[in-house]
Amino acid sequence: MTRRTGSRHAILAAAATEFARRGYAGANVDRIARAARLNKAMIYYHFRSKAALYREILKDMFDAVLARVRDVVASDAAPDAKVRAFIEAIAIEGEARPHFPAIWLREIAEGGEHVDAATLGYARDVLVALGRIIEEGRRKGRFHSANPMIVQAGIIAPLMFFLATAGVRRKLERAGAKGASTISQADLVRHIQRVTLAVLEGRLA
Amino acid sequence: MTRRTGSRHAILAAAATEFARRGYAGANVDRIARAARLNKAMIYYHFRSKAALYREILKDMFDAVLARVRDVVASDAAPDAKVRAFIEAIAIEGEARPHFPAIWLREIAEGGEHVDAATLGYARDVLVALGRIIEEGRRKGRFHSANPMIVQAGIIAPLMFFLATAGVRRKLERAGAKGASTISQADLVRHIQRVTLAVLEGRLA
DNA sequence: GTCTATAAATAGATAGAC
DNA sequence: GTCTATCTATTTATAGAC
Repeated sequence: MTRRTGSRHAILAAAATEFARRGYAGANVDRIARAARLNKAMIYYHFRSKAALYREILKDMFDAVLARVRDVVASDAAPDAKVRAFIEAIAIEGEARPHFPAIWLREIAEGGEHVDAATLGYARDVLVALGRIIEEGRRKGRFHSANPMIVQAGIIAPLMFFLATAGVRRKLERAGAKGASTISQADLVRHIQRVTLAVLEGRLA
Repeated sequence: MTRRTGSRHAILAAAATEFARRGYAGANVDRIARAARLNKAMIYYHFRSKAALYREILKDMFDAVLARVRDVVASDAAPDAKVRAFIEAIAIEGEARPHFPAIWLREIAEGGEHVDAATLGYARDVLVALGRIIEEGRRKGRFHSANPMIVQAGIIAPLMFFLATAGVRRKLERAGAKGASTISQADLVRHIQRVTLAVLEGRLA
């Protein structure tokens, strides 16, 4: 646990915003520096490169999610409570970091080629955790067996989609799409919890 | 309907791939030219700028989706069939254009500031179309009233997520996440149709 | 319509003073 | 730790020949 300087922290915060807004390639080191009320040289003093700075932010993001998700898996709650908690864990971390959803969506879009081993490892671990919860529920006779990938797509995708579009939804509303901005995050989380459990418990008819 | 030259078409195809892979900022005009077996100058002969080329691709993408979605709304099918068809329309266009999902996800991630009026208009029109289907179902006593935004998030987000990650899922499988690549697109479409209808018909609780 | 330069701007990264 | 100045590479965009 090395002592964090104020400047290092300011850079990380500014960089997260910049990467979320413009993506890795579109992010500009100079703009990050100015947003952090510093200069480019300070960024290269604290971080090896633009790429290293980006990886640092990804790591912080996914570490937080994984820690929460693993606590959920390890807890002794009932399977349905674990599913609810899994969904909430992701929503909470996504809400705590305004840049989180956009960066995650971009990483997904990156798809095939570019994703590095570390990021891939995080994605796998989150998926594996969900798989364990489902499998435990199945052993206890509460859940049908289900493909974790398909269940996860119904959780993470809508959550990130929703969180990343808070700004656009307000614009949409003004452009004539009624109801685009009237849902709260809590409403969405509850909705996803209900739907996911209905799927897992085989209550869809 | 102006006559399309082969080179113009080749550029559009190469550009779609490049934008999908690297995003707008990460895309490189020279690389697009080489992929199209042409040179940069030809791109600027056919298109005003990199930005104009990108907008052209977005337009083609969203026009195709909107045309299909509007046909669905205008048809005289039953509400539940319209919902199924709406979901399929998006899946079909997403499948027909391999670059489509990644670009759409990135546009979502772009979120607040950068989205131009045209793209916003498309997003609105798709949402309005879904809203009409839901409202019709409600009038006919088949659906509960529901927020189109929340329903749409459960359709488009998982679909794009799934389609955009075909490559990653294979890698995930090798990295130890069982079942990551064993779902077919048809399976997912059916799953989303079932879930969406269960939500709209109030069969969850 | 297609090409080969090349201009002009942008942006990642570093040197070196304080 | 922090700054200014600068190097260097990349890249959008254009000029002009064929």
